[in-house]
Order: sequence, then C-alpha cells, then structure tokens
Amino acid sequence: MSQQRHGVTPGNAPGDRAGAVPAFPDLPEATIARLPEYLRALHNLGDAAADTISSEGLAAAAGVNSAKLRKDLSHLGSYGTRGVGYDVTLLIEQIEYVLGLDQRRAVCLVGLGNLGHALAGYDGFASRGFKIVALFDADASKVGELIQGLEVRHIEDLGRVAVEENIAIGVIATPALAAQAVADVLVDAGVTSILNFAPCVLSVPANVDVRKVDLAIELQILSFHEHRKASLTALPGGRSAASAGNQEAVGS
Amino acid sequence: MSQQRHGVTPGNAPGDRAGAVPAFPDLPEATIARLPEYLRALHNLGDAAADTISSEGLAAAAGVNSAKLRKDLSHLGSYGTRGVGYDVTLLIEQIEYVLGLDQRRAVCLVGLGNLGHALAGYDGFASRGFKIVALFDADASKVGELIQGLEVRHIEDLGRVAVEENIAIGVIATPALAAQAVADVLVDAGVTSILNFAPCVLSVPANVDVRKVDLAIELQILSFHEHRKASLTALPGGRSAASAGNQEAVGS
DNA sequence: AGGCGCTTGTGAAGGCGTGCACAAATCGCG
DNA sequence: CGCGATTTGTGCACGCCTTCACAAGCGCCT
Repeated sequence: MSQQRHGVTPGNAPGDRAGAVPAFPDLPEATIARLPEYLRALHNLGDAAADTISSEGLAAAAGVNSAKLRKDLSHLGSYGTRGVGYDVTLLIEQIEYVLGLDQRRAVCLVGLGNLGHALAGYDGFASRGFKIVALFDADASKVGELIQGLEVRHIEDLGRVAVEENIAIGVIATPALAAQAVADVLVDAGVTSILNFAPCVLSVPANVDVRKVDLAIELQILSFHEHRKASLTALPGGRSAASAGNQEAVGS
Repeated sequence: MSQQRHGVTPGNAPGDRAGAVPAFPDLPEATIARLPEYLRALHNLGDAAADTISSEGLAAAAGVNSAKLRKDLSHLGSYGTRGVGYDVTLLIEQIEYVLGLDQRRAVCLVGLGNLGHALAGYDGFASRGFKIVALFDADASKVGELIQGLEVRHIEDLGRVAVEENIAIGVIATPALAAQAVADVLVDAGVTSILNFAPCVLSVPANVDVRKVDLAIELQILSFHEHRKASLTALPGGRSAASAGNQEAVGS
C-alpha cells in the first residue's frame, strides 16, 4: 500500500544503466518498499555466507517469492549472473545506491513523549545509516534534556535549525493535534520527507512525501483477522497448539 | 500492500447483511486496511459535527478518494442514505463490529527495551480499545519492574500466562535475534496474531497473521524518494520554501 | 403531488502487481 | 570443444484495486 503518493512526472531514458548520475528508471512503488527488506537480508547473509547468492536463497531470506525478487532486481539493471546468482557485495552497493543510502541524510525528530524517546534511542536508525541530528519538543520542561547525547530544543527553533542543518527528513512523534502545525513548519524549512507517527492525516504540498505509521491501526487490522478467524469456528485443524518449532513456509 | 497473508478459504453467502453472527463478506485486504482510518476520522468528526456525513466529507477527513470510500463501505452493507449521507453513529458501530473492536482482545508485549517501554505506555492502544495485559522480557534485571501499573514478567512465563489470560495478540519488540523464538512460544500458546517490530522475517503457521512494522524501512523508503527528487534538479517550482500554511489537497 | 437537487451504490474500464513458465546465458566438466 | 546443469531475466495471463461515470434512491420545496 503506497501511502500518500504524488504525481512524479519522470520520463527518463528507459534502457540506460544507472551509471553514477541521476536518471532513474522509475521503479514500481511496490518494488521500492521491498528493496530495504532485500538489503537487510543481504547484510545478514553477507556476514557469514558465500559472496554470491541465488534469487531463491535471497527470496527465502527476505520472505518473498523468488520470481518477484528477480523482477524487482531486474528493474534496477542486470546485476546477476545466470547460472550463478547475484554478487552479494555488488548487489548491496547497488541497492544502497538506488535507495540513496550512500548519502547521509539528516533526520530530525519532533515530539519527545514516550514514543519520541524510544525513537531517539532506537538502534535501528543508526545501524541503517540514518542519523538523528536534532530533537524538538514544545514542552519547555523537556527542553535542554540530553537524550543520546543530543539536547532537546524548543520547537520554535525547528524552522531555523532545519534550514541550518539541511535536514531532509522529519519524524513527527507528537500528539495528533500538534502534528499538522509541525508538518507545516517542516515543509517551510525545506524538509521534503516526513515520517508521521501521529494518528492523523497530514496536508502537505505535492513535492513532499509522507509516510505514516499508526500503531493502533496495525492492531485494528489484526483484530479484524481475529474476528474473522473466530467466526469460522467449525474448521479442521483448529486451535490445538502446534508442536514446537516453525514448520511453515513464509507465505507470499 | 498486504503483509504476510495466508490462504483464507472463506466461501460465505454473499448478500447477507452482518446480522450479529459470523458469516463474513470477505472484504478486500485493501479495504480492511482503510477501515481503521475511517473509524478514526469518524470519531474526530463525531465529537463536534452533525450526526450525518457525506462520503465526500468523510473521504476528505480520512485522506482518500470519495469513490474509494463509498466502495469500501458498500462492501460491508448499505449503511448510507442517498441524498443525505452516512449516519455517523451507525457507521461507527458497524465498522467497530466488522473490525471486532466490540470485543476486548487481550494483548501482550514482549521486549521492554526502548521501543517496548514506549509501546507499553502508548496512549493510542488504550484509547482505541486495546489493553495490554502482560509484559515480558528476557532480562532478569527488568523483571519485576512496574510499567503503567503492570509488572514485567520473565519470558519463560510467557507460554503459561498467554494461555491463562487467553491472549490473542502478541506484540514483539525484541531484538531481531530473539524474535523468532518469541514468535514460536506465542504460537504454541495459541496466539494467532502477531505485530512484529523486530527487523526480521518471522516463520509462523498459516493460521497465524503477522504484521510487521520496521521503522528503518520507512526511513529508507523516504530516502529513496529524496534521492529521486534530488536527481531531478532542473525542474520548475523547485525548492524555494513555500509560504506558510498548507495549500495542497491530500493526494490519493 | 410532482419535480429538483443531492448523494449513495455500482457497472465497467484501466492500471498495477503477482506469479508462472520458459528462453537466454553462464559455468563446469568430460 | 561441446554438452548439461543451473539460474537469471522476462513475456504473458490473471486477479486485485482504483477510478470514472452514471443510474437509482431519498428528501425537500413548491
């Protein structure tokens, strides 16, 4: 599910390999969403395994169909060798290049409640190449607090600092009521990507990308599936606890 | 994008309204994912506005196309009145019923690091009808700690407690290496829905639903769009800061 | 009572994504 | 040097989802 999308108006030459410059083959959104998963799987494998991997193997590690994986990778060029597989190092490089991970992007985090605190200290960001360079909150009592070596600043400094530090990505972890105002400030400061944890819809200009993570929505979706499963009572192979271990392939 | 899905094998009578019993019109996954969003919008509106709302109005509040909203709602029956709109209260009731929110579902949370702590205290869960009834961690030094009035238990009690408390949904906020083992225990204890925050693929039986939230992946997707935007330098309406305020409709 | 405006519900078309199945390509071995 | 085993890259068909456009239905006003 692509989240809030926008007109892209690309129109590049189709067949040119991504040399080292602009010019993007416009990738399907679904593919883009899976590339980070492939990348993670590659890093896990790269630690221990051989220097080449088949589409079947990588697909299993990433939890997808091998045909899908091949098609995804084919969109960014031919970086595999028939009869052999994909060069792990080269593939990592390519995916990181396409995702733009070779360039450090400055991230700021707004809202340091429970969730914001956790995000500020989340290992996953740093270990995947993102660095939070500034923290903001509206609560004066939080300003000045040190979190992971970063000082919390007042939100009124957000606009200025965002410009100074050339921040590209803003993370909103404020209450819903404050989120739109924060987004407006971020946009004015030139931020063009927003990750929104507040449970609300954000209005932004068309050139700004917004992705939303709503924890409660995820639970509600699971709740639906629970409800559905519960309404199918009389079924073979019901609810008896399966024997230990994981005996199942990872569905599509 | 539906996450890890599984064969459903439904086959219900198509035209029957959801009276008060089982029998589900199998909703499209995409629709299910949007229902919580509609529900939130309805709650926001219900506080202040009239007791009826048009598809156009609700669609705007939820950030979607009005045609899509009507089709989504039509899947769960005709709860609107032509020429008038949807009865807010009735619609809320219906969506909550379909999502199974009228029944409290017990949730447990495993892993009380940074993220787990935040999730344990997250208002959004309680306010949307979910109640975390148990906390678990493998770290003995965390066991016994009180968080939001709940005592952290050792993970070896997970299986027993999950059965006792009839827990339906498990939230995994452990490091990636521990996640699969935790999932196995949850599954053995009869948990049939898992929300996974660990950056890894989980293997579970086909009757268990898994949804995954990976914060780093969200950032990487945004990073791609940043990269793409940056590679389209020479464009009209470039990067000059827009004037204050939000001047844009919320794209599809 | 009749007509008019408004809004829902839906048929149909188009686009996107998935997965199969196979041709093309590469390696290794005899 | 040729052959077979292996694996990538992709043409094609199918199904899901989105979007448009419009008929059907409802309430209100005259």
